[in-house]
Amino acid sequence: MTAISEPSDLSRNSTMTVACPHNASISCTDCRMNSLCLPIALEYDEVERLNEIVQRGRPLQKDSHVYDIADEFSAVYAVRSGSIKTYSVNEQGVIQVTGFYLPGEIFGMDGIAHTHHVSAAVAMETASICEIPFSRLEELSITMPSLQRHFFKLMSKEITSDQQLITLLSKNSAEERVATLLLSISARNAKRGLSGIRFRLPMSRADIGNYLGLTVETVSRVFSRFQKQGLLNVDKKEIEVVDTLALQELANT
Amino acid sequence: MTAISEPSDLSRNSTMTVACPHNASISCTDCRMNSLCLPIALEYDEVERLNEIVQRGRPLQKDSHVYDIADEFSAVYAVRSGSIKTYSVNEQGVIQVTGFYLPGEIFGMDGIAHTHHVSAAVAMETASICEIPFSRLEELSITMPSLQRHFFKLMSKEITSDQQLITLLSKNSAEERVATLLLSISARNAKRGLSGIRFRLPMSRADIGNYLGLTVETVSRVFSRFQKQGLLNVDKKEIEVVDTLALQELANT
DNA sequence: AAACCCATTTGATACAAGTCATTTTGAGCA
DNA sequence: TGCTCAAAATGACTTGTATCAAATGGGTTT
Repeated sequence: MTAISEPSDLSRNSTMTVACPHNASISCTDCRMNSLCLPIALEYDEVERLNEIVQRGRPLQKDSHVYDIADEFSAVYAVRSGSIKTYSVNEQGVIQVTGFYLPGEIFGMDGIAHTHHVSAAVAMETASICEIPFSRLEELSITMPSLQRHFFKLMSKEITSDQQLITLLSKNSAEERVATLLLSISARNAKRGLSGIRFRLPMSRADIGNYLGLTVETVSRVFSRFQKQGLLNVDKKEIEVVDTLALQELANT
Repeated sequence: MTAISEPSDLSRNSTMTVACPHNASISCTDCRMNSLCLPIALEYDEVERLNEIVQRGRPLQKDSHVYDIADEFSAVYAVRSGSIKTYSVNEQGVIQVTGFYLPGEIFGMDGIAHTHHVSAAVAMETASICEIPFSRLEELSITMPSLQRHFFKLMSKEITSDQQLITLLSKNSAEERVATLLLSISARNAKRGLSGIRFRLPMSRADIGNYLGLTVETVSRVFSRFQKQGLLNVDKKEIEVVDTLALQELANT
């Protein structure tokens, strides 16, 4: 493990329940992600009620599914540790990676419109997640307007972030797309109290390419070019952002 | 006006309130779109309560805004007649058309996450819309679980349709993108009881190109090619689908 | 430590779509 | 009837990214 590793790997041998993010018994109240996750809009006693419906399972191994396409839809999920990717498969079997989710982020909301999932979610590395049964969430929302509102907002945010991706795919070059993704990961790491400068990408080059509408080769070439231009230091999945400003200018072109 | 005109132009001189889709005083109960729109999931008396909060304005002229970027968010909207396009503008001023909305369809949901709109909506032709104040809708949802559920579903559908567009932009060629859009418009017209074979595109070639991540020239060339190959008859915005099957095969490639 | 696997990188070439320039078409209007 | 203007179509040329092919390198198994 390098110095840029995920926090989830640092406290593995701790005996304190609260300190271990893979621990299944931690409550929403004590979860270190609660400032990023569903509880953010809630009062203390409301968090307690939310906590009661949240189900926490054992950690997921890399490449194992949270849910698969055509599974019955029953819940939405929050990442507690590790990272998740979601993807859809169209009629012709073409896979589209639709999102990368880091601790504190919610996924699985596309299933709400249907009785069954139209996408799949898999762990990109060892991960633990919270499952929030949707029918219970609906009931709770009715007695807790702030939760209903927050959940509306979450879905709306998903819509606007999808639309940003649409613009990225529709209007930007390969370099601009990669720069934008790197800055997004960087910012989300920073939000979680980690470094936005040095971090480990949880996903493969193939995943990045699929997500950004590029081939693996193009993604690899862009990384090499960025390194050559002194914007990044790249060592496989370890990234060090050297020239944030230049990267931002690229992303904003 | 040709034979392929919108129904909104056919009944203009009718004296019956119910028959004129531009008429502002029509209720949800009587609206011919209610089987496609919000009331679909509701009981009769629930539709009445929804009807009470819906505000109907005078018809909008072509190119006039329903809302503009940075306008305060206060409502979501349903198209009653005509057609609406939505677009966003990023920091660099790049415009991305994010959707085309036909009668019975709901738009404006991306504003929920923010206090102000992050996109704009304009009429592509004379249109009338229903405004549904969001705070009233939230209140109503709390006492009407079927409405809450339906609205969750609507937002989730918006997410999945955005993700389909992401796949289209990320994985498909110019011809495949155009074919897919044409079939989408066709299917939505058919759903509204109009012809899925002969119809008028409400949007310009530039709008189509912007939406699909293509230049105007490419869109124009694809239309010409489709015509030459006997898939379509194109006369400016009037479209006749000649070979639906071939078009579907293209879209599903 | 050899053998293998798989992700990643790098290079050479092809092609789909973009860019730039020009023409055609049609609608609105004097 | 002809003028103006914008949308759309067409043609010639360029280019960014895909494709195909091969090399590199790290990790795991035997």
